[in-house]
Amino acid sequence: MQKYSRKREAIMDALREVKVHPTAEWVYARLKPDYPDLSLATVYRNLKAFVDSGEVNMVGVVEDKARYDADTYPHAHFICEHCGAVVDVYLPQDNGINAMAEDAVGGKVQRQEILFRGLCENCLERE
Amino acid sequence: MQKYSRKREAIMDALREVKVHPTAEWVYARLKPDYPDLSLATVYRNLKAFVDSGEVNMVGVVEDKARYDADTYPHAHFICEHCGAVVDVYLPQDNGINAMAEDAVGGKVQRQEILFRGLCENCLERE
DNA sequence: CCTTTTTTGATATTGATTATCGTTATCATT
DNA sequence: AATGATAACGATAATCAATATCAAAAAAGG
Repeated sequence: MQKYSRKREAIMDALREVKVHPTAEWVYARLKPDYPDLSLATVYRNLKAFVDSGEVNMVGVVEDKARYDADTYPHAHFICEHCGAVVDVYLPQDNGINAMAEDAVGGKVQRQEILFRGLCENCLERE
Repeated sequence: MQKYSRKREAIMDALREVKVHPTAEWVYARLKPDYPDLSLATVYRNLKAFVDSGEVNMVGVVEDKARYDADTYPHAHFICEHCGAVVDVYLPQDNGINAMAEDAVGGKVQRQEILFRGLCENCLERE
């Protein structure tokens, strides 16, 4: 099994090197200088492929734009309603709420998403 | 005090009478027979107004369509990845995690969203 | 090299949601 | 009942992130 295309790897690298949980546009702008013939379609295409394969998670949609995270270790997120920042929140491991949800629904939980919305430290001070 | 328009109330009633967490289109289709001159714009407009005022929550986006919930009592949701169903999950009032998130971020949590994704009972059986 | 399979760039299109704008309904007050 | 101020409306155009399309370029695998 060999490596994949250079651009696909560059997209993954771009995701991994930052903690801002970028948008597709952000990734495109970040890589365009180094890959002048990169197309936005390629960014969307590969982000979707990564999400489908589980290598990347889509954290949520903030201001109509999807935000991505290459850190697949289970963790929650905080979204600032003022500036749109998305921040990692590592909570102590599993309280068994998955099992509770499965009991309540009768189905199988595959993924759990915990999201906090509010004001981040910076935006709180500027009020 | 001012009263609400008939259509606005019908939209709220439509939301309240079902547990499916409808889309805007669903509400429109549900009311159109009784309100033949109802416009889809009115549904979107009022749903947005309800969300802005806090009377209705937008649970999430499933298959690109926003899903609404008129039950403002805090609770989690389960989304079936197969059929798109959105189901209420009432977890025990467990609110240590807001404080944990605030500690981690240094900001103020205003809202907490817990979402489970997986397969519902029906879709699980049909596999 | 050569062939097959992937991936890509460019661009058109989709589709949910929002904005616009001229009209209509509502309601308290004449 | 008529008025006027304002809220709400219908119709439809605009927006914009995301997807589909397809011929061309790059990678894989001999």
